[in-house]
Amino acid sequence: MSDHDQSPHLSASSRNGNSGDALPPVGEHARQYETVRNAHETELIEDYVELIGDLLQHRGEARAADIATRMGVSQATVSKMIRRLNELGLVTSKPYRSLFLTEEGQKMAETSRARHDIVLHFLRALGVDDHTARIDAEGMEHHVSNDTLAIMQRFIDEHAKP
Amino acid sequence: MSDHDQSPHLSASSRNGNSGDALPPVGEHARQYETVRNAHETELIEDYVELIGDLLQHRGEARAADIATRMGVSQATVSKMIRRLNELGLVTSKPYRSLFLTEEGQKMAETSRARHDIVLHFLRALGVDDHTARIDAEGMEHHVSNDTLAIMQRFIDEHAKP
DNA sequence: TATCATTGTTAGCCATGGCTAAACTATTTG
DNA sequence: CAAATAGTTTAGCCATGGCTAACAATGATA
Repeated sequence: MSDHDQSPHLSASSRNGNSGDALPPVGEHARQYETVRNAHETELIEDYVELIGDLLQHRGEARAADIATRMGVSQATVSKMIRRLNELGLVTSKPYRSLFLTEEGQKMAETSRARHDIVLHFLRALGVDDHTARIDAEGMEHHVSNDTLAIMQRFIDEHAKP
Repeated sequence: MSDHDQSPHLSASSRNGNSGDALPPVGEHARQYETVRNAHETELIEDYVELIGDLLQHRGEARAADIATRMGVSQATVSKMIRRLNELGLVTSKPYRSLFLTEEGQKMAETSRARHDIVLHFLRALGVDDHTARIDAEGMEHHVSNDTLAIMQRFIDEHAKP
């Protein structure tokens, strides 16, 4: 046994005392981890799509070599990944040609970019220096819910320079 | 070619206009992604260690079955993972017995817990509801730098109920 | 045009982190 | 104490996301 109590007492949170918030109820706890695992499955995909969108926008084309350099991985890895993106219907690609995003890919790129921007601007508004903000935003963006994102946006608006 | 310009112009940021922050310089961009990849390698480990620490503290013991239930994965997965934690010198375990953390494991558990708590309390202080805050914190905690963490802590202090 | 550097692809390797099924140990209970 | 149940481990499968090395296509340039 040992875990079939359902931890009924998670009430007294919200204290900052940093001490021991009780363990969340089992089911909820499991769902938290599951959410993170799911995010991991999509986040690389989103990163690629977002980067491809950025390259298309800022450079007019997205070549595998550029992606490899910017992501810091080998071309082989990128090539493999592009096949997956293709199968997922996110990009179209003729061999040895620049990539393009499908409609769905574009939607994903926009969404990702928007999330990314909000998180980045939020961190800067919070007082985080630009360099750190960029790094943290890259990691955080896939784990921020829409609710939190909305709150971040509000925070940015309130703290924006006039 | 196509990417050997080093994007010298990232200066004009900080505007919230949400439009197109130019691409970061290649090297820096690659380092951002690398940081995220590295974080991914450690984050599962940290989650396990943190959870084991929590179970030890709140339950007095950490059994594989509990971990499996709370993480929402199979016991086999946990068993395999425990072997890794063992090899990494983070836990000690005699077969078919409860786990314990090594000194190093305890240090990691404490650090992880502290990060987690700061992120969680920060989100709540920001106005995110408890349930969402828990989920987001679980995903975010591994991607928040010490600098940002310090700023979050300051924010919490400033917004704490008296 | 022939050559060569750049770029892209393929094949095949590895580690990680899931899973199920089966085997084994420990504990509880009849 | 034997049998049943609960918990743990092992074996072996799969997908993902890295890598290197070898090969193929493209496109510039001599």
